[in-house]
Amino acid sequence: MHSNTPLGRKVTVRDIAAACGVSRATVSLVLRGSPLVNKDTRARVEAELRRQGYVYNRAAANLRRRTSSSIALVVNELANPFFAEFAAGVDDVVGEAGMVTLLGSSSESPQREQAVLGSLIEHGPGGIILSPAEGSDAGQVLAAVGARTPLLVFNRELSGEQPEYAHWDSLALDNQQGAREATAHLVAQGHRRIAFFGGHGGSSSCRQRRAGYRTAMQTAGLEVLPQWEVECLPTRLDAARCAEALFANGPVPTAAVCYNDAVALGLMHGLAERGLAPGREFALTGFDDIAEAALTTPSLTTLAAAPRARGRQAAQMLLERLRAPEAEARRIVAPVRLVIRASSCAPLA
Amino acid sequence: MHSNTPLGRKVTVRDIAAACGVSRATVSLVLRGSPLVNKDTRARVEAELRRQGYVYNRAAANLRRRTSSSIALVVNELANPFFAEFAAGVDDVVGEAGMVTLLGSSSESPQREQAVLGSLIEHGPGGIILSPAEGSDAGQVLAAVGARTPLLVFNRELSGEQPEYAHWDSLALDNQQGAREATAHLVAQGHRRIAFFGGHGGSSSCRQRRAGYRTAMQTAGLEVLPQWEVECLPTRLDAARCAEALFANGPVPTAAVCYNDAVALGLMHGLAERGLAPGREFALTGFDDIAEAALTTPSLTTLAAAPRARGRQAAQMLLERLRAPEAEARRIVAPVRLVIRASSCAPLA
DNA sequence: CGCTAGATTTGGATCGTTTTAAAAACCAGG
DNA sequence: CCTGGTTTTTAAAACGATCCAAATCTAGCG
Repeated sequence: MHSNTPLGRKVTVRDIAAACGVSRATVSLVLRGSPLVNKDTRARVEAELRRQGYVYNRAAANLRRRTSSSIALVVNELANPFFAEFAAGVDDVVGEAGMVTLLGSSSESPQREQAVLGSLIEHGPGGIILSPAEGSDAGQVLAAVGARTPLLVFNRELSGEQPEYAHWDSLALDNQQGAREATAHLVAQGHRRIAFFGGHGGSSSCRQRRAGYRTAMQTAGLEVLPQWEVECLPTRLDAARCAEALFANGPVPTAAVCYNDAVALGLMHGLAERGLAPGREFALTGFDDIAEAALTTPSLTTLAAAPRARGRQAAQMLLERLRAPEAEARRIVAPVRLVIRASSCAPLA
Repeated sequence: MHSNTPLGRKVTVRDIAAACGVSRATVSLVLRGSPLVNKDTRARVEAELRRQGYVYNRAAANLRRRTSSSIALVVNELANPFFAEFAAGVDDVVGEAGMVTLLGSSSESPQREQAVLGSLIEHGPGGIILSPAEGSDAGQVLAAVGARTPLLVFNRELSGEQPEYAHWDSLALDNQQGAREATAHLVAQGHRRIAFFGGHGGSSSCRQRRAGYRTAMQTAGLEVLPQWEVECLPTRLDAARCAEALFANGPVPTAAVCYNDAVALGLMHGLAERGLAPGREFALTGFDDIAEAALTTPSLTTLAAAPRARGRQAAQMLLERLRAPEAEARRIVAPVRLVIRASSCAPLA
């Protein structure tokens, strides 16, 4: 393969052209498979390309053609399996399109998000997929991204005023409908006192899920007591810690709709520590359907968001946008699917 | 901020220069903070940069300077939390260095790995971090990467002949030592009949862990029966399925060193189904220390590999290599830490 | 053999930035 | 006003690939 350039300079179209006795333009035509070039010439050039171990310099080509061959992905926390799956989905589609993913992580901090966006944008991505950090401001983000790079916002809403002129695509989960279904399912199981457990009012997804819960309760003619809406960090540890808040005072719930799976698993742990058997003496549901949900005991009833599929979808939307820059902005809300497992038992009494 | 370029062309140093009545060279000097330029001129230019919403074109700069501002990361499966953490660590350090991460995923297929490497290399990364797919061949990888881009291999060894001229850095986990410690710990707890459970002989990490297990058994003067080395896919499901193989014939083990945490959790499940209480009637250890390990019941004794720290380390190693391209190749084996929890109980009798 | 249509090939400018060597501007001292 | 030494500024040539218009080549035809 790549022969005798162990230390020499990088091999360019110029070298190939010289070796073949043709012009750089011809080599360029061969590279992009133009039908203009003669069969023999093409063969000769291709052989030489292999012989010298030529590697295409996409940056140079992009510069000249004023195109891009990358998509930037900025995610609030890559280590979170949900976003890792999402990123994997994005990268699948981006890769299939012959482009490359530029990765950035904001660690849930709007400041870092700004810095990361600024750095990525200098590399001239064709578009940006952003899963905003909590509290990330629309104006700031748009200023960093600029007007010429299409933006797709995933999962959360940007806070702050939404400048009317700026239009970006968005892909979100149907949080409200999901929480509504989970609540309705628990109601159907016979529960009357149902709590909403976990999450943080600052995040749009939590507000939406809580809204879905309330709607469903109202539809069922059930009351929501204030002490049934417990806030906690969206981590297992904090959820376990906050479990007792559910039983502090007043009529105790027999079931809970949890903000997400991590919280639900934490709550299970907390319940077990209080001597309450989750899935038998207390029913609960999660949100996300992480890998673990099917494997815990009891297995967890939850809402599948299919993060990998969402990643693929987000990338596809952005690629379509690149093809039609002037098309109307799209706001897609992806449905979630209720997966019924063992944790959402009927009440004992 | 960026004012009146809603549809116009991209703004370049040329535009700034024209607006300020200076040459492009001067603007360039301002951009990179050269001390050569006069205070007033600098201020004037910087104001104009802001006014026009200039964004630096790093690709063009890299072309001219023959430098790179990116690191490619190719991982066998991003959706795996271990690698997601690793990727997050890499991106942290890469970002701190003002560079950007190019992401690629091989989905554990050497063919896709080749394709991904080929695509990434065209974008001219300064270096590549590769966690090889199983069965990925050294010669092929080196051909794809080329001789001029430093390579760091993480976690697994490349199979096939190792060309002597090619030297790359590597960062691996101390699989052997880890398995040895886990085994020794079980021995110290009083176990005599200890199995090695799960994993697949094709992977170098499995072979190494098994070797550590054997060494420790030998050191303790204990025998290893062939039916105590059970192979299975490194997934929970398959591990649960294979649990019974441990009890098929001959003297049954009272403890098992598992290939990794997923396998250990699967085995727990399988044991429970046979009516054996893991952590009381049967002891076991894992490997990786995934988030779940601390939260299952019983909590899992395991070897912490600190994937995020490994990611940071890998990126640091590669950045150092960029600074000293001619330095001797480094092979670092990172220690793992035994985390003792409830699953590694003493034997009953 | 001249001429033309069609097939191939090519010189040179260009993308946006950096660099180098040299020009210009400035300043103080004579 | 000139000289020599600092600062500042700049023209023009890169980097590697592409594109356009124009040049060259080929074969066919009268």
